[in-house]
Amino acid sequence: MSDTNQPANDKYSLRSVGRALDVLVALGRDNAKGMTVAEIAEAIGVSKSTAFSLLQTLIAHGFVADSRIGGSRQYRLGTVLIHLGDQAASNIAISQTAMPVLHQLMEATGMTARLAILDEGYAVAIARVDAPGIFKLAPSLGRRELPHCSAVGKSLLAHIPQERVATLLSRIGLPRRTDRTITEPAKLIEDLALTAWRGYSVDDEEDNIGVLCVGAAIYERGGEAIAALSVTTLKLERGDIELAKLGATVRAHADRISQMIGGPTHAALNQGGGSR
Amino acid sequence: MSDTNQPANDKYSLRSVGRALDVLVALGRDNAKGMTVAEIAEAIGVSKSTAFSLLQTLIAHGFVADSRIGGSRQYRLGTVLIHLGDQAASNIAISQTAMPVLHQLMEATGMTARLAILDEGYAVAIARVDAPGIFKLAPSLGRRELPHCSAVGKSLLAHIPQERVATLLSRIGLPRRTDRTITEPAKLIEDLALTAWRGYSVDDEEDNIGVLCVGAAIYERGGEAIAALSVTTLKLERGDIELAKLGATVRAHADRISQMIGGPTHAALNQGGGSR
DNA sequence: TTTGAGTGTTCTGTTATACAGAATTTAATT
DNA sequence: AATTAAATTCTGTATAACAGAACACTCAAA
Repeated sequence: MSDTNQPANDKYSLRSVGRALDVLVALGRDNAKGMTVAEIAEAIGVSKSTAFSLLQTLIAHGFVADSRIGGSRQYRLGTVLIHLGDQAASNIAISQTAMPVLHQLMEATGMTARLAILDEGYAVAIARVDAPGIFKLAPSLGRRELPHCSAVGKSLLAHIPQERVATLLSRIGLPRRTDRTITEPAKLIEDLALTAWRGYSVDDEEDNIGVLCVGAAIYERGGEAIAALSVTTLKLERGDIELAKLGATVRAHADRISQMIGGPTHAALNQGGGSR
Repeated sequence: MSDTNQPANDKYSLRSVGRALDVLVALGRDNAKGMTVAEIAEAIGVSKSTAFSLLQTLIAHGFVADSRIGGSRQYRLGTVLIHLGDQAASNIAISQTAMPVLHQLMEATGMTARLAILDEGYAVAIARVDAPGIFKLAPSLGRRELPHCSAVGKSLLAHIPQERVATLLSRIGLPRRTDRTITEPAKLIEDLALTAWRGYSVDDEEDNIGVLCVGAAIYERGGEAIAALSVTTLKLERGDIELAKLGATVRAHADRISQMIGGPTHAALNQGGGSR
């Protein structure tokens, strides 16, 4: 009776709807090859007939596409999701104003530029401009990334109240990703203070070995950090990186976006001693 | 006989799931300003309490984001949809029959696998399965690539009549891309003969420095090469590559697709002495 | 401060519905 | 033809989803 093996908040959660969304998430993981009814049933823990019903509903609404391969069937994400994803990304008002600046940043640095927001404590990239070159950053749009080991994440954390940071950390934790990942809260707080002071954050192989990121926060009218900008590069491709110079460049571009949306620049914030 | 094989298969449709998807579609329409519970209930034709339950479920899974604005609430599409849309987009316009094999080839070699066709004499990739890892091959889908310095291009050229090859070369030429690019027609003819003989082609830094590709042709019913398969890797990442073994693997996977579409394998073609 | 109008949220009984498992069909392989 | 292995359909039952009403907010005006 009192079987609550899920977070307490979803008292009003609908089981079949939750399962349907699980199907989409499962297909999002294994999208390349597609999945069969049996695989999906196994993945989300329901019977084949239930999975079948869920899929029929999703197909009827265009959220899932199916294709026969003889007697078997391959299910994968439908085109409606492309549209919704596009809408969701453009939903975040900043993405439109930021795109040109993102492009300028990419051209100025020659590195892949990304724009991210904080979602449920995680960093989520909502736009990207790839650097030219044959090898690209893995497509990470819309995926939740750990905030404590990414440049955008740290730029965002550096500008929110300490108690909220503490809350987030206790919920998400500081999982180790590489041997350079900051796993001690005190060390992270220190790094966030440094980030806030100089106006840019650095992720030097803290999330992926060989990958360097530099980020900076974007402020809205009230001085709150609502988004962050970053550049990413393979360290192997760039032996000589002047962090101070690169950080200043990223910060300057972030400031440009802040001004476009009526917010203060990093300099203005520091001058005013803006915290209250 | 008069079965309803029309898409409208609402016999197995789940009402609550359908309504949840309606909510997403409705939010996709009115995304800019966001919607309230009452507006959503009105839009999809359910009671406020039902709309509330649907939203709670969607929020719990990240498909919808909510934000308080005083006593009211704004509901918008969530970031999970950005991710799913990104994934769905990468699924479009792929050859269904080849995709599973492409995936197997990637798993067998650990390298990015691609499927390409010949279009107006150029090689054009129509599907791709990326190798795991943070850095990926640049998204080259649908872009015309020079046939004389790519693995897929050479595999395709090796199986078409010599006079057509000559025509193509005179039209496109053999532009130099790297210091290893084959720029002399006689040398290329030689390389194509070798490719046809062993059943796989090699592009060793002929198009991009540091990048190695191995390809093999796919045959349709009549024995004509209609497409080609290839794997791509950064040589830096893989010091020890046994070309003969890798070539055999690529060839075997190409043969599998050939068989799926009713065409001959490389072995069958060579046995029959099928060239004319 | 009080009132009222507009929200979002919780509660509850009832019916329809979503569910698992078994039965059936379909296609590919031998 | 026989044998898999998959998708699809069927069916009875428990229960989950539903609408409506009651409750709890927040904001603005009196």
